[in-house]
Amino acid sequence: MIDPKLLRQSTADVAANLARRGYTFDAAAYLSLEERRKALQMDTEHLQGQRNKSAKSVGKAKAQGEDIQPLLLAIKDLGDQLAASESALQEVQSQLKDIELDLPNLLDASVPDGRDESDNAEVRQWGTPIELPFDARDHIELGENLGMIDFEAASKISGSRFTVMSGPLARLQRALIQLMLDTHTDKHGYEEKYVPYLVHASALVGTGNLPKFEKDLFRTSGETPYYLIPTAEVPVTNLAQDAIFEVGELPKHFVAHTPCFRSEAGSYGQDTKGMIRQHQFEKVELVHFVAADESMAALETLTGHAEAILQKLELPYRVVALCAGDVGFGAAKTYDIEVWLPGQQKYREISSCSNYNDFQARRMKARRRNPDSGKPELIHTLNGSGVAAGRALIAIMENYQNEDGSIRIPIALQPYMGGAESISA
RNA sequence: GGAGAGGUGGCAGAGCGGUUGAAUGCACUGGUCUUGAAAACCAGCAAGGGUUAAUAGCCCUUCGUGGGUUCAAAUCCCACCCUCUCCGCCA
Repeated sequence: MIDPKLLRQSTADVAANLARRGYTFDAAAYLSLEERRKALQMDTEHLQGQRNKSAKSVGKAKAQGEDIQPLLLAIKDLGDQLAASESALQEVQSQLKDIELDLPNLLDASVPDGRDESDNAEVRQWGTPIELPFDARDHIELGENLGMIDFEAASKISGSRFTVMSGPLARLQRALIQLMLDTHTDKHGYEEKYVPYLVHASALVGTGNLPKFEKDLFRTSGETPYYLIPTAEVPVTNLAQDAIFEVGELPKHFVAHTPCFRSEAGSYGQDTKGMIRQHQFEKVELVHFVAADESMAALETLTGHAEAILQKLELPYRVVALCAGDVGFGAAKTYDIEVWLPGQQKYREISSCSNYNDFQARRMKARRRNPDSGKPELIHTLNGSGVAAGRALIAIMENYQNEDGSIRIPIALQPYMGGAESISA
């Protein structure tokens, strides 16, 4: 959520910033609503004050045994007026809230202009795309030839966009997760978290997934539904919900491995084959809670931690700064890390690292105690994949493939694979 | 699933329907005292919102959540949520 104060005081600036995303903000409609809110709120609070005063004087009079009737008569209409005023205010406030929850975050000034993916700016490249001396197979062909990926079995059980993996390949994914968790906890100083995979709607409102992106989520039936998490970002970031971190408690660095569930509604034509885009996938997620003035530096650090995984795996990648039109709803700035996939002859996203500044913190009331003023203030939240395990698995298969269809195991993963050096049929 | 108990400020824990945003204790902050510390004593100490140039004043809201009764609700009524204990079941 954007600071409501900023929104009403600098409406034009906010609108201009959002316009960079291609988002049109109806400032006039907002301002007229805001004007009504102000009038109604002042009225209502005035009436509430009157009620409080009169109730107290009634109490006092009664205590002294005086006649109460004249007092009651004097405020005969107050109750009705107050009720009317309160409900009108409530209505306007909920309309404003709807608008505010629907607004994307303000972009950081360093975000490059642009409309879509094609305008993203490459920041750096690591490694060089591998030239295989034979025609590269994609992970689908490789996996099926090995007999270790079975999309048909998955579709019997659950339909499209699911995968069954077997034997060494299933283990390789587990090894990847293990390596990532170990690296982030041992080398990068993160605290590991195990968190719920089912969450309340309120948690998703906190991170910005709701109310706007309901269709992307899986929801359980029942009176109070649960949602399956689309990313560990949701439960982990919500650890700060309603919290006030005392001086010295920040920064916090958390890492969690979870499955992620996405309905992928609206992505019907894309990546329909293979494991790139699934309803369920494994991911290791990094989350930072930091003071406001530290978040931009933290974004660089966090991105570096994600990159370190790909470097350990010796997978060529590049880092791109998402352009204004491509930055996600709640983010102020995002770096995507894209890994080279020989099977597609393309860089594909394997991690997305974002600074949300106070956008999520405001929604979930995540604060810290300012050491100077002693007053609570919103923290900044960041998160990034470190990295997506399913896609990392694909990258290893395609980059480490041999002509005979076997797959070499990166040195960093061999200890997690019982010392094995390759996977073959 | 059955039976019971309970949800109040950072924690513990009071609270006859009426100057209660809330006693008291602990913790915390500042001060006095002390060579220093402890102890003792004094003072301060919730969050959110509105108004405003203001982190100054003033005002409003908040005692699990949502409704209701009332001039007035932490206190009464209803529903829901959550926690704890015992029994049953279960990985």
